[in-house]
Amino acid sequence: MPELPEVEVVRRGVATWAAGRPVSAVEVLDARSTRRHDGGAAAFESQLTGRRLAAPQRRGKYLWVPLAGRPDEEPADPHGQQALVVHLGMSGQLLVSTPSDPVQRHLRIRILLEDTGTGTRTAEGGSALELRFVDQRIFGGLFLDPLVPSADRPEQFLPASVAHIARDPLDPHFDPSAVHRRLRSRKTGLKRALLDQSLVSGIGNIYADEALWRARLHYARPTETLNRGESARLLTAVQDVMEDALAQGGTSFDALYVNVNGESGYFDRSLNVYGQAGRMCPRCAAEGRDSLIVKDRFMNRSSAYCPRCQPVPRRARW
DNA sequence: CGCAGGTCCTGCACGC
DNA sequence: TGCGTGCAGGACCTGC
Repeated sequence: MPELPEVEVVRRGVATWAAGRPVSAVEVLDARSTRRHDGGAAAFESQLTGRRLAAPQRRGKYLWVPLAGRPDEEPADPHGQQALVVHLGMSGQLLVSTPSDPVQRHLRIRILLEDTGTGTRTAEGGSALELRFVDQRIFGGLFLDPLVPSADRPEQFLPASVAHIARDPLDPHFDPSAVHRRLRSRKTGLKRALLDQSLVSGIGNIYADEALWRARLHYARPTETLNRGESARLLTAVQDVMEDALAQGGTSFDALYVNVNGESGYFDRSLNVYGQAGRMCPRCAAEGRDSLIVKDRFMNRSSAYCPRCQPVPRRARW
């Protein structure tokens, strides 16, 4: 479940169902899903077993769960503490199951969680749960990584491998004017910049197209020509579209994209341009004008936009 | 065959 | 010449 709202839905599910529980067993069924772990699958299994899951965190599309020691141990100092890092890639799911649930087709990693005595009882009477990583395309993965202080706020810790990821638009410390300055200093197309996770994180192909449409900006607009008002309008549009999607449980086109309980979100019904090629632009239609959404191939992927309210700039950067 | 929601690595061009 | 940076394109996967 790729973009920020979908990852946030998963984070909330992990916070509700899994946080606080100790890991009693780990099984990696496909080593490619732990390829980013130093030492590979066997090291991942042994290093995660016996640890306790703390409160899950997120930046952009990255999710991580800081690891404490055993429940009877003091919480570790964040210096040197490790986290379980999750990236869903294109097709990853993190599911909370009971150990006896039928095995999913693309199940790659299972993490057995002990009963803490305070959790919800399951139908079988026990309350052991299982965190399952299911991933068809194996672009995603799980790995352990040390927590390091963030560059701009040293009191805030994040996994070393996430340190290069910029703050996302729903982060309380997100700084739109800093993003505007960095956009102006780039020489590229606007959508390329939006998809660059080191500039602003959490945006993928769906929300990039939706935010550009809301801000009435074309994807090939040269970033160095943006004025403050346009940047502000665009970043507000990104925040709005993400909050709207979150309120509906995220965007799901099929069973590939679900929350930890396997349920789909509904935001696909609110999309204005993504996947809407050939249909009427809703804004133009409301204004009594007819304009059809078009889809371009670009960066080896598709970009949908309305040629009337998002005109191609005179000098475009593709 | 083309297409799918993401990231990472490589190689190139450029400036110091 | 060498190095660092920014940018573009391809690689990585499976299934419909």
